[in-house]
Amino acid sequence: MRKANISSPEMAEARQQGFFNISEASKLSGVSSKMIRHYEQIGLMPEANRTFANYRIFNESDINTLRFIKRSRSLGFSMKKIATLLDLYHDKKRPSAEVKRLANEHIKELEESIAEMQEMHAALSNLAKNCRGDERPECPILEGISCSHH
Amino acid sequence: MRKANISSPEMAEARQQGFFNISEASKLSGVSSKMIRHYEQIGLMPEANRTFANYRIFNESDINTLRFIKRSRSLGFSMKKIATLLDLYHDKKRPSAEVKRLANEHIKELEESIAEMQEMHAALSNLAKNCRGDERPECPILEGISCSHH
DNA sequence: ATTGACATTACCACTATGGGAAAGTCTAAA
DNA sequence: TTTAGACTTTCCCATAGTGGTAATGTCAAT
Repeated sequence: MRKANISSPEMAEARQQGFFNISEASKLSGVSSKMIRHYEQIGLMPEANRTFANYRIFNESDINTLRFIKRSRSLGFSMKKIATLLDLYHDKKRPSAEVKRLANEHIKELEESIAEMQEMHAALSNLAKNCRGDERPECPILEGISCSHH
Repeated sequence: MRKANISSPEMAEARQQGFFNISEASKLSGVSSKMIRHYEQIGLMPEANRTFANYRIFNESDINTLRFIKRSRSLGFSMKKIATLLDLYHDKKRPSAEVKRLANEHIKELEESIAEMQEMHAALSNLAKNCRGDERPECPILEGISCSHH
């Protein structure tokens, strides 16, 4: 798209000023390069600065944001909630009540998903425990799934 | 696309022969019309018979298949596993061991998901329990997410 | 100057479900 | 019989989060 308007490498220079390229940022944050770009695209990350050659460069603060996203994901937060969490994180005058409300909402969703999966687990275990699991075709699992006594 | 080659309604006729149109099939099976078409498209359902006007018609056996899919979904099985389950269901010489293996595999996956979500739940609850949730900005939740002591 | 490792964008894929538009069909009432 | 409203068809798009690939350009080191 855009030709570099200086021909000498400038990534080295950026690095000396404390910047990282995308694969360094990836290693430091644990977020894949692919996802870093994606997070920028959906507005979760600010648009990264670029070298003249159009390479993204990241600073410490960007790395922290990526780590924040990474940890939020590992807690199961959706991207939308993470966007809100990041806004709250950057707002030094936030009321902690808002963060807590968001967290509690997510905790509730986790509980609902867990309960749902536990129901599935119980129902299926129940069907499976009576299945002999041999070479014969009789199968309480299939009967349980197909018959209407559900 | 195709013009009906008889002009009188024939859905009524089909109904008298024990067939259902898609919305009847939907009501009887609990699967949305949209998903019935989708299941047919991905090969989970056999291609439905059609009236001359190109409307799908379903018989009792189709309804049973739809219910089978519906119940399998409610147990959390993926479409791929459901396809296999359906094959086994229709194979009257299946070894029940195969069904049981599939079920146990899914049970294991459920257990893994549940464990994962329980970890999220525990970690987040832990962070949330120390958050006062008032108008002040101090927030152990945000600190926990942003700080590296993870 | 060349080469291999990396960056960029622009696509497509997945899972399962739903929404909507445009065109055609059915059913019931006027 | 005509007409209105409900329904059907196909086709495309969207969701959430992640990954893959391909074409093109750049960096780093030989």
